[in-house]
Amino acid sequence: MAKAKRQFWLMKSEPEAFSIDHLASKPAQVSPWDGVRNYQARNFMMAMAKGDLAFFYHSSCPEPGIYGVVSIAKEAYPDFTQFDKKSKYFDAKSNPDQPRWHMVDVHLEEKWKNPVLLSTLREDPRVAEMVILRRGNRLSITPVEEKHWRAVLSLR
DNA sequence: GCCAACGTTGGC
DNA sequence: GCCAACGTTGGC
Repeated sequence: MAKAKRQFWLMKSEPEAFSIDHLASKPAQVSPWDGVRNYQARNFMMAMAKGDLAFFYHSSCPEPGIYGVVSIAKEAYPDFTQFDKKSKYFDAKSNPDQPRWHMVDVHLEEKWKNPVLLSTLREDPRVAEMVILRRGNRLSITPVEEKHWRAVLSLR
């Protein structure tokens, strides 16, 4: 059985909700990536394999951009916050026998000294086709092509 | 199945 | 705070 090729992703979060520093402060620097409530984003998470790598993107903040790299530490499993009535991610329509929302665990690999800001990405024609840069894109989880992954790394 | 209304996202 | 873009909902 051939080993599946490693996939690359981008995961977006508002730093006020969950930042790369929050992740850095967790035991073993591992945390569930909870609260995804969009089917397309969920489907991408369910396609993730342990060991895949993802950019950690901060949105809705003074300097939106990529702040580091995480790895997938645990593959998709039901997001417990959907059943927690006190959580803002509670979903009354989700059935515990068939959970609607899933999450993965991420492990902090690198927090960059110099983040690659959105303004920088927009100036580089090599990454112009990245999903995150496309007009109107709002998906919180997107796949990243390997050539784009390498281009971003070169901008650190 | 269509589509208007509404809510959310996210850069600026 | 503004507003364009998009996803979801619900009436028909």
